[in-house]
Amino acid sequence: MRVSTRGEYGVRAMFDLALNFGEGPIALKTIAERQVISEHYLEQLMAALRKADLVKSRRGAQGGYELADTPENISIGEIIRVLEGPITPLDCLDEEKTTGPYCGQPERCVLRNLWRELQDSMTQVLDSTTLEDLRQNAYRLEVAE
Amino acid sequence: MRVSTRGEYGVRAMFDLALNFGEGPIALKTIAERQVISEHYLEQLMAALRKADLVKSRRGAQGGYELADTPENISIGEIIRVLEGPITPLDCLDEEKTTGPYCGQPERCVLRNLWRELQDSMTQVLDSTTLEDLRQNAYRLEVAE
DNA sequence: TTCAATTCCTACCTATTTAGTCGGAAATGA
DNA sequence: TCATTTCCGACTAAATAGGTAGGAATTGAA
Repeated sequence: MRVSTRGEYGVRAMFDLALNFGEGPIALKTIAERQVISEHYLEQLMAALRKADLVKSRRGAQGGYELADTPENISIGEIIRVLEGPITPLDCLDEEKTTGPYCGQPERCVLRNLWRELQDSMTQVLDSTTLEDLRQNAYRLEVAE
Repeated sequence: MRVSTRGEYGVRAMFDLALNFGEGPIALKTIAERQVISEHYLEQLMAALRKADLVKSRRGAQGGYELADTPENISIGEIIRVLEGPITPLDCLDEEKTTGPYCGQPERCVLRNLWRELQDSMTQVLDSTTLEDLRQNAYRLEVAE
């Protein structure tokens, strides 16, 4: 039931980009240093995020990464899915046809419903939270202190 | 974000015991066959559940396993914790002292709050569902069909 | 009293996933 | 032209997942 470092680092990096949104591209090295993440490892994660169009990059001097959209249009769920695959407690939940015929095994369905409920509660949190939400919370914490 | 087979099989086995609660000990072999789980592997899981006092066992002929308490007193969360460890998306959520001093890093807190919310939504589902709930749902599905 | 059934225990094993590292090619602004 | 920076493919060590193997101890019943 854990998020791997891919997901955790990825969210941290994207959050870092959200805090610096609108200031042009940020170098990988800068993010890696601020977030204390191995540069080479983070590079792999950014590659995945770029291919998924969540960030855009510029090569060469003064290059770097920036969000491909505004922070309120990027949810944590999207980031996690890109880096960790589908958000589901059991693989079978993804392929199942809810419209399929009755399986004749009420026990199986009962357990499926349980895992489905768990999945729903997880996606509810992750899909409803955006980078903008996090950014605002960070701001609130800063002024409160 | 997955439940491993330990958790999945464990819940299946406990659910099986719940459906047969009150009928004396059920042999591991029987459960393994009904649930299509490797007998030796399930044995390991039952050992953990026994040490955690979620099931009790009887050795020898006519022996087997049965729930250590009534189905309504055993939650899915308990089963998962025994077999998979703490329910938490990030290990750090467990050790953290919420009462500790302000960490001076509002960003970190923001992300922690996110993971905490995710954790809460997961434990809410798993701790509020008992084996008795599942048993009743199975019964409903059976008569509905 | 024997025996088949059954749990209990320790150790071992293999494949996959995780969390990286390494080295260099390609692009780009100054 | 050159320092900076992304891009790319391959490699690797450690941990975790998902089991197997073999036998000792216990118990109800014939």
